[in-house]
Amino acid sequence: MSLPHAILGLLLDRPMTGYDLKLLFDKELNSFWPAQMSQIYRELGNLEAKEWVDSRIEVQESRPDRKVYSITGVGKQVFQEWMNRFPKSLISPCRDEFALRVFLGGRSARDEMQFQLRRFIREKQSEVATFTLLEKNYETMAKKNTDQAMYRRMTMRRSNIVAEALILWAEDCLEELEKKA
Amino acid sequence: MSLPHAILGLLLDRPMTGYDLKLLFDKELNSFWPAQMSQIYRELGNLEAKEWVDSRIEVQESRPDRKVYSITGVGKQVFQEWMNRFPKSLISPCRDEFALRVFLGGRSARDEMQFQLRRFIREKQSEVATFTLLEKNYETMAKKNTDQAMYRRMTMRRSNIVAEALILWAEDCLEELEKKA
DNA sequence: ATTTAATATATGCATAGTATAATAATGAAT
DNA sequence: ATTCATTATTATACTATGCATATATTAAAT
Repeated sequence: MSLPHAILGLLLDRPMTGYDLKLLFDKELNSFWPAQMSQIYRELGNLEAKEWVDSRIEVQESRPDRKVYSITGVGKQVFQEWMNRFPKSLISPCRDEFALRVFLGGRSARDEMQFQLRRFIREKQSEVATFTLLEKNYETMAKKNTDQAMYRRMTMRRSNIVAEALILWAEDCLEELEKKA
Repeated sequence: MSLPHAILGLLLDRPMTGYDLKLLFDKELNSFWPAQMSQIYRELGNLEAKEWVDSRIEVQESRPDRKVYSITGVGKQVFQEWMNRFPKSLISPCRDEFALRVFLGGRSARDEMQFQLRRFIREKQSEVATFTLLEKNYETMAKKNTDQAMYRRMTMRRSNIVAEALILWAEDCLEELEKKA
């Protein structure tokens, strides 16, 4: 139920096409709210039908025309209402296949689990590198003292510390498995 | 695509009803693979149609009859194949509404965000308490030196350290907001 | 007296998410 | 020469998930 509100929140900054939004989602929201192209375009259609956004066509010569979406007055209201009403529980369900595989890991060979844990660490390390860059970007922006940059930096920090905690966890697991061998 | 394999993996331990499975999911898998009743029963139906599990009815007098599912030979093979083939990426997409709300937090009043961060910390602390209990249970079981208990303890540890990292993060955010006020 | 909790299974509907491809033009790389 | 990458939108089909509800019985709690 949050994708429409995420899109409304992003359109508050500036009018954007579905393509623009997809780039933003991939770059900055991916670690806590990934969205597919098809989802974004469908949702923009829904939002326009509800008149929470409207659109104008920008003609281009060499490229397909751009359909630029803007948030409407009603859209702003709907977004603000959502922002003011937090859910009863702040814990979101999360499905993590790697965690499931570790849980069921007794059915796998130990050296296979060690191999996969090392792979997991490498993937998380590359995440940390990405998050750190984004965090620094927002740090620079935050010097202008806007709350927005501060909150976005906090979110990147969140993704970062979770990834770092998982690296430490995986390293602990590896150590235990190596001790057993 | 992992729910069927999660169920197969759990049925390797012992035959279970849909109800038994739901209790197990809620108690031990909830933090990394939550599942609804309706999902479990539907999936058991699918698995039985594929003959990866079979079932027998246990008649009860005072309660509705139990339909006890067991994993078949084919089911064991399918599970083992899944266990041996890890996905290309070990990072699962995760949607977290609270993180999204912080990201969009510039549109909210600071004291509201502080209130919600405090609420978030309390919820995470209660998670930590739950995970710690489960972790200790598995620690006791792990003394019998079975790999299964070790891996399950590792998974609980994972949920625990993520929750603890998020508490520290939220406390940092709170501090920064308080400094600004 | 009535509601709620626990045990037990199952279905229907709506929402959400994934996968893929069609269409269209350009420029860069192989 | 052909494939791939980028910019840009849309459609379709499929899978997964969530929420509510129906059925049935017993026992405990209000």
